[in-house]
Amino acid sequence: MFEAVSRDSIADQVARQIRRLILNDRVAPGSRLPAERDLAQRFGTNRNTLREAVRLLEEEGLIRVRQGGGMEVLDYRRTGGIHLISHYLDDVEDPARRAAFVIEAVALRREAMALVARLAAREHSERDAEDLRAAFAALSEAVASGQGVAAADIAFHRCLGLAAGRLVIAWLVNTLADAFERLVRDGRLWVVEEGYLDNLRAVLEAVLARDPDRAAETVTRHFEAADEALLQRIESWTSGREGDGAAWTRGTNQGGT
Amino acid sequence: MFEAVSRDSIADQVARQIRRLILNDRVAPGSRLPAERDLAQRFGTNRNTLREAVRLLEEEGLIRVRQGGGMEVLDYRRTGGIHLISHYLDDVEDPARRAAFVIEAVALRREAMALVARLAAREHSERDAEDLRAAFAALSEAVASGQGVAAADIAFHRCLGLAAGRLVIAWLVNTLADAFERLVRDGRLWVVEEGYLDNLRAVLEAVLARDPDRAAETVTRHFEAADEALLQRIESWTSGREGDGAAWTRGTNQGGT
DNA sequence: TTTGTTGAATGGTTGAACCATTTGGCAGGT
DNA sequence: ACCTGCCAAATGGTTCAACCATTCAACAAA
Repeated sequence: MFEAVSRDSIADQVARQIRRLILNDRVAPGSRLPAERDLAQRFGTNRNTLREAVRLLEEEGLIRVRQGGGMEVLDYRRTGGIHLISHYLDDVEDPARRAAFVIEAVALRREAMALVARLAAREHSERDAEDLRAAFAALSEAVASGQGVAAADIAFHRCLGLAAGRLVIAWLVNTLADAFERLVRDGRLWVVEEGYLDNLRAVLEAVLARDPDRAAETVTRHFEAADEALLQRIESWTSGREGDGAAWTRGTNQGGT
Repeated sequence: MFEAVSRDSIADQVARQIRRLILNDRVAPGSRLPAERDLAQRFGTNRNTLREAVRLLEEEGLIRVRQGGGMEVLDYRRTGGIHLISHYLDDVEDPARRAAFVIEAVALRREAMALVARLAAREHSERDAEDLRAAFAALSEAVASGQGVAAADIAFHRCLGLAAGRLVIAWLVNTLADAFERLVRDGRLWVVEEGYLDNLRAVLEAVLARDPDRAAETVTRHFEAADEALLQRIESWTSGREGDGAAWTRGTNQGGT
């Protein structure tokens, strides 16, 4: 019913503002950001806090910082990492670009989760099996009560990632899950296909039966249906009702001092 | 011949030390790190610099920071993102775990690049085609001269990622490329399979011919051969010559004050 | 033209102070 | 014995004011 409030730190807010400038192509790659002292003043904060924001942007591969040489904006297409996926969903403003990106993201998720399911079927331990059963049970309950379905869905997929028994796979699933968690937040974009629970039950059973091919197949079938439903929803938002598009555009901003 | 020296900032060095504690399981998930003031003193630095390090670790999903509530170590298996892949290769110390992880990583690379090649074959623009040709030419030259082969190889694959025409794919390739770039650095782990250049030429031609299936197939063939050669190399390092294992263990550390 | 010098701009680091939140203990009431 | 409310310590968040190290461009000297 209720959900925790979030308080973004000043550094996070500053980082987001600069990140948006970059991801929305409002600053050209190769150009330089104003000096730290200057930027801190413009944002109404101090250098140390600003530098925390700069650190984040540097780690994200959006800018390059050289002592004495200023801060250069990089071309995020060439230097960005996959973890930008979650920020992109929050920070890109053009609805068309956002829609196109969601389509890309679900396609990647489909391919990745097929691989994950195949590995999970082959590699899962008895402990993983229990976790998966528990996650599915929680999901069923969520569907029955109609509350927290999205969260339970993502938790189930995270569990599948762990069951694959490989660190890189678990991390890949985490990255994708984080991204879709943001997309789902506030019910901005969450649809359930016809026969959703049955599809996921088929996945669970294939994995538990240690049948890699069937696991991959069932996951693919699930996501093909889910993605189709999702894309229809996007279609109706981007073409049809303009007024309803508000849910599609970000709402929150930095809180005042 | 020569390569640029790197000067890690203090914050980077601090972050790495803490990251190593976590990734090598020397601090338990759920435990708390010492207070910022305390940590800063132990590292012989100040709070502001330490906080930059903390920011990085937080963004990497390794710790959780709450005002007034201390810094909690998270379970990196459950909260880490895929970008940790490059840090892991640098920071994990147990040779067995490192070897196992490399095997995981190359398997993921193989699957991912097959998808990338398929998309690149379908989606690449004329501009992408030119870039790919140029990248392959540079690679051929590097092979001929025997210098900078690893860098040219990675550049070629990055180029392939851009040719797929999807941001999320380019980012995925970037993340993988960053990781393998670190692995290759200082020649720590770089092998070329029999018929390397021919294999990649086959990839290039399949992509340019807009033949997705053949592109995926040739990429898979290339990596199967390359990975086999790589794994043999790892085998010989981990089992056979112990003395030579030095190249397999990290060498650099934080520089003195 | 090339090379060396120098000073301004800019990021890197430091120390101290104060604000905001969390946490746990303590006093009082029930 | 248990709950409630309050307070103080611990701890992260923010700010300010310096000073150090590197880069870069302008300029002088060879």
